[in-house]
Amino acid sequence: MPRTRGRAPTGGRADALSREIIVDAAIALLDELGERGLTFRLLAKQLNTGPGALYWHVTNKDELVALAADQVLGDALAAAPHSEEGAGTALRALAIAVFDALDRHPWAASHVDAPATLANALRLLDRIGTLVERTGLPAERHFEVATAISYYITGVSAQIIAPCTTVGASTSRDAFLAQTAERWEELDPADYPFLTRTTADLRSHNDRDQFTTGLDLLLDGLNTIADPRPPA
Amino acid sequence: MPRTRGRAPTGGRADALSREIIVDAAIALLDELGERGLTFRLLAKQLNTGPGALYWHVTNKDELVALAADQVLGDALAAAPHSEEGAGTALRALAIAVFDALDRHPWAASHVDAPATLANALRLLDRIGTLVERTGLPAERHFEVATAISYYITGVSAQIIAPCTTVGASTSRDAFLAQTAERWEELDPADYPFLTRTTADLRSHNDRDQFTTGLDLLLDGLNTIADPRPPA
DNA sequence: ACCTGAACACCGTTCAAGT
DNA sequence: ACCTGAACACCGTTCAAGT
Repeated sequence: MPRTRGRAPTGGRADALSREIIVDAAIALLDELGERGLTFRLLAKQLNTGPGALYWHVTNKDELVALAADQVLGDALAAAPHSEEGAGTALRALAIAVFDALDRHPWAASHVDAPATLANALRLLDRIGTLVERTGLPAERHFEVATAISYYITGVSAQIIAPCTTVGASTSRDAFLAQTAERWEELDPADYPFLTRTTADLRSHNDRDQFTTGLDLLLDGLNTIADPRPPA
Repeated sequence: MPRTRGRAPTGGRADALSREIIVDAAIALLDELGERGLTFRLLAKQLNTGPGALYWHVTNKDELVALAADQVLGDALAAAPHSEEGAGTALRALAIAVFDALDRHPWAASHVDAPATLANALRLLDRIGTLVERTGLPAERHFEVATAISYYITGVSAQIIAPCTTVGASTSRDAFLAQTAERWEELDPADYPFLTRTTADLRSHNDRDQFTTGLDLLLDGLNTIADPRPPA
C-alpha cells in the first residue's frame, strides 16, 4: 500500500493517483453503471491515465471492488450511533444504518461477506458481538447469536437490494415492483394460492420496513431466550 | 423455448441439443469451475458443438446461469417433504432443504433472488406463505412474515455459502475457516474485543447449525407474535 | 517510485452460411 | 429448424519503456 494520503502530499503532480482516489472514482462509476459498467479503461480515462497505472495501486478488479464495498460499509459504521441506551435499540440502529448504506450503493450488497475478508465486515461483527454480550444471554451463545444477526443484516439486505442491480441501474424499483406484481397476478391460483392472494401487499410494500420486520422478529426471538417469559 | 424433451424425441441426431441438456452440462461445469469458469466455448466443446449453437436454445449467459440456479432450487423444493405436522416444523424442513441444495452448488446461492425472476423462487415463497397462514398469525401480517422468512432462507444461505465461491472452488471450507481464525487471532483486542475473545467458537462452528440457529431465532420470534405469552 | 500505452489472451455475442 | 465457426467488440491484465 503506497503511503499517499489525500492529494499529492509530497509534491508530485496535482492529480497524482492514490488508492483512495481510485476507489472513490470507482465508487462513483459503480453507482452510476453497476459492476459490469466499471471498466479499467473507463476508470483510467476518468482519472486521465492509462489502465496500467491503476495496477500499481490495486492488485486487480476483484480487490478494487472489495475496497469500494469496504468503504461503503465503513461509512455505514461511522454513521451508526455508537452507543445507545439498550442493546436491542443499538442493534436495530446499526442494522438499519448498514441497510441504508447498501441501499444507496446496490452493487456493494453482494460483496459484504459476513465473517470474512472485508476489514469493516469484521468491525461490524465485533460491534454486534459486543452488543449481544450486553443482552444477558448466556456466554456460550454469544458467538452463534452475533453471527446470526450479522448474517441477517448483510444477507437479507443483499436479497432485498440485489434485484435492482440485476436489471441494471436503469429500471427504478417502483417499476420493478409493479412489473413483478403483474407477473404474480397472471399466475394460476391453483399453483400459487398464497401469492395470487397477496398481490396487493407486494404493490404497497416498502423495502426498508420489510428489512426491519424480519429484524424485529429475530430480535424478539433473542429476547425470548435472553429473559424467558417475563411476567405479564 | 424449443419443445425438445429428454433426448432427440422426434428422431434428430442422437446428441441433439436441448435447453435441459445445456443447463445440465452448465450445472456440472459451474459445480466444478465456478461461475467464471463457465464459458460458452468450453460448454460448447463439452457438448461437441460451436458456441453459436447454444444461443439458439438460450438467450445469453445470464439466462443460462439463472436457469441453472432455478433448477438447483427446484430440486431442493422437490426434496423437501411437502406436508408435515406443524407449520413450524415444515418451515424448518423447507429452509434446511434449500440450504443444503445451495451448499452443494455454491455458485447458485447468489442467484436465488427472493420475490423475483426465478420460477422456483416464486414456488418457494408460495409454500412459505401457505405455511405461515397455518400459524394463526393475523392475516395482515402474512405477507411480511412470509417474505421475511424467504429472505432469511435465501439471503443467509448465500452469506454462509458465498465465501467458498469467492476463493474459488479450490480452497476447502475447513482451510478457509482455519485461515480466517488465524486472522482473528492477530487482531488487536483493543479494536476487536469481541472477536479476539471468540476465536475458539469460529474454529469449532458448523455452517449448517449456524443457519438453523438464526432460523430458530426467527421462528421463535414468530411464535411470540402468533400466540403471545402462553401461560408458563 | 510511478506512469504510459501498446499488446496478449480471453470472453460474450453475432451472423452469414450451411444442412 | 437447427447447427457451424469465423469474426467483432470488448475486457482484465501484463510489461517494456519512459520520467
